[in-house]
Amino acid sequence: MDAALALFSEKGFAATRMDEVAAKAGLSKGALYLYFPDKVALLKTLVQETAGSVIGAAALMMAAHEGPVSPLLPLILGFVAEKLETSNIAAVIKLVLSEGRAHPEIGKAYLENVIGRAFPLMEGLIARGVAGGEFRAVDAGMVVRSFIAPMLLAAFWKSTFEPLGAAPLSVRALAAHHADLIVRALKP
Amino acid sequence: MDAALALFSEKGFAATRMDEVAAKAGLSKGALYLYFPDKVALLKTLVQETAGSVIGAAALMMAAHEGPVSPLLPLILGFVAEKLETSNIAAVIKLVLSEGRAHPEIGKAYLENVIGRAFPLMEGLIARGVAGGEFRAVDAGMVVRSFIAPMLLAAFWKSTFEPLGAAPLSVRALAAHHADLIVRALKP
DNA sequence: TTTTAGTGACTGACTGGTTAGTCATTAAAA
DNA sequence: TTTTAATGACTAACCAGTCAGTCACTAAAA
Repeated sequence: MDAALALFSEKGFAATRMDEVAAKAGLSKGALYLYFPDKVALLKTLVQETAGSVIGAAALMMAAHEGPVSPLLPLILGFVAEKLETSNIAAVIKLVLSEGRAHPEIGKAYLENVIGRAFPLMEGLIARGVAGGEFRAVDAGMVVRSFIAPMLLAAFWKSTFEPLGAAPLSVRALAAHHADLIVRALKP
Repeated sequence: MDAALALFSEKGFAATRMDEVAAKAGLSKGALYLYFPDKVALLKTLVQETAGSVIGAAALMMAAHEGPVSPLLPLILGFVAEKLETSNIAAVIKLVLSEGRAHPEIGKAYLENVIGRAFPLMEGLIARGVAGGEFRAVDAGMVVRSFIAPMLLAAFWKSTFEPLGAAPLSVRALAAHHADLIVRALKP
């Protein structure tokens, strides 16, 4: 699956040959078909296993938190940034956004299980801050999009532009700087 | 080229058949090869023609502006948001980010001509605001990424998730709301 | 101990369907 | 008539998925 992720992210799903995946994994193509019924199943498994792990941890983080919301925002972005830098989740995000429409089952699953869970949780958090007088009256939905968007940019920077020779981006630094901007912008 | 863009964005470059592009354009495949030497040339032309038009207008906007920077920020985001909503540039962005690594010539051209031009211009703008005492002392590079990222999110929302049934996103509203957040966050 | 039987992960040549790009030919315009 | 535009059948290559067979290893039987 690591081999497949690297190749899918580099060349695109359709342009990646099963022979290549097998070779990179140190197997023959036949052996691949002992573990995955077909090519799409490989993609699907890949996305589901990776996506599931992160959302769970982040949800836990938000649910467990009590008291003022402001200190939680840099923690959330820091957590995501760390995942982006130390795992291959950036490649998975690129894969889902790139191939999600061509493989609706995968795209819809991500929309429902990841975005559909994470966005409402974060919106609730922002709304809590507003209700408690900690934040100005803002549109929680819009704030969540503003809040999370730089992590999307970072994912593509790492998986598309850095391999092309672009200057490396410190995702952690961006996360910290951005969280600070948002917290300031939300002050009453 | 409209036909090609729609299909490349929907199914991915490698999975799109030249016959389909031709059919959608109301031509035969042979006729397509009268205008484009091969499939990659079609993709390349597509990206270059679209990308060039927007960066030029935005650069003009920034270069022409004098006086305080704050009022310019919502104008820039509003301009980009309007392009995202009324043209098919969202699909081009998706295409570049998805296929840029597999076709380095395209990816690098975008990195140099679009990102490499737009980012320094915007950084200069932020730096000007800081120098003039209009903004706090911030990292201009980080601010630019925070500033532009929601437009990237919007591009993928429109080209990947809305076709899968996700709730439509008002890019203009997001742009306005986000510009307001950033301007507030930059206040000394 | 040696032989026989069995297992299952793995291989790689093969097939059938698919598709980028070509080109001889036709149709329309000048 | 000549030139330009367009067609669509064709080819050569490619690749997902298959399957008959290999081989290292285990365990029961002799």
